[in-house]
Amino acid sequence: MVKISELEQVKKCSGTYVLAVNDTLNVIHGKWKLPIIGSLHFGKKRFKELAREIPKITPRMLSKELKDLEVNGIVTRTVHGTIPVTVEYELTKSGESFNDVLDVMVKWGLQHRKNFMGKR
Amino acid sequence: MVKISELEQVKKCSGTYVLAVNDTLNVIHGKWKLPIIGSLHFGKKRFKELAREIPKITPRMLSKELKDLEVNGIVTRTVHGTIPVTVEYELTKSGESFNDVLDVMVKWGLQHRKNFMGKR
DNA sequence: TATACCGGTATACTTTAGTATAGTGATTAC
DNA sequence: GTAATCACTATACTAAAGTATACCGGTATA
Repeated sequence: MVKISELEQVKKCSGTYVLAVNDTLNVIHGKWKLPIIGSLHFGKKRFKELAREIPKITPRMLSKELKDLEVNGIVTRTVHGTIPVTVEYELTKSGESFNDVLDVMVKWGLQHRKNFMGKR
Repeated sequence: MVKISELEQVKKCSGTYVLAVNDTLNVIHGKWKLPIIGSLHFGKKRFKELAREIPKITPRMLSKELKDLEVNGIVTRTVHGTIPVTVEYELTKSGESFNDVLDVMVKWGLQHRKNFMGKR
């Protein structure tokens, strides 16, 4: 668990702060990462399943983004030695907890819409 | 205030959910918006002050990003009729509350680093 | 008169992100 | 034998984001 006191500490140290924000931005970055994470939030999926569920994504992008997410510890890739091979992608613990970030983003987005619309 | 119950409602309606996330992504989007918001969090600033405080930003980008932030209701731009004119940029209420989002991003980033480093 | 500050804009360029399209080898279904 | 599925990869392209450089009119300072 990250405690409040720790957050306060970090906010005093811009280096760590910036690192932590960047880690989070990396997950968000690009057109397809959030759709992929969203889709995987309903359970593990195979490559083609993801491709079908995410409209308009090309295999090139899906492959690239999954690799990014994998090296950054957001998803795991499991190859099953079946014939033909099946490959399953699943959210890690971090990947799942990313929902907390999304929740706050939604909350802020809603509040912002209210503030903003009120002003015109 | 956005209430928990409202968040639950929204999570059932993908349309609103996606809109709200997108509103938030728009604020984050691009290389310079977070530095600008961060800088303005310490108080209102003039154009050149921002340019000096944010290393390597060009006037073109600063101008463009400030416009984006303004039309999206994150900063206000105030022209004072002094001679020569001074222009001040300041965070709106929404702009200030964006810190809540950043806090959660930092928290997640820290936790993720812990999870991730533990795994190797 | 020359220089610098203010708040930018204009133009051209490079770099990065994303798209389009085709193809791989192994396997199974008709 | 032909076509389709699986999980991708390769190549070439377009579009978007960001950079570099120069410049604007107005004012103040030396």
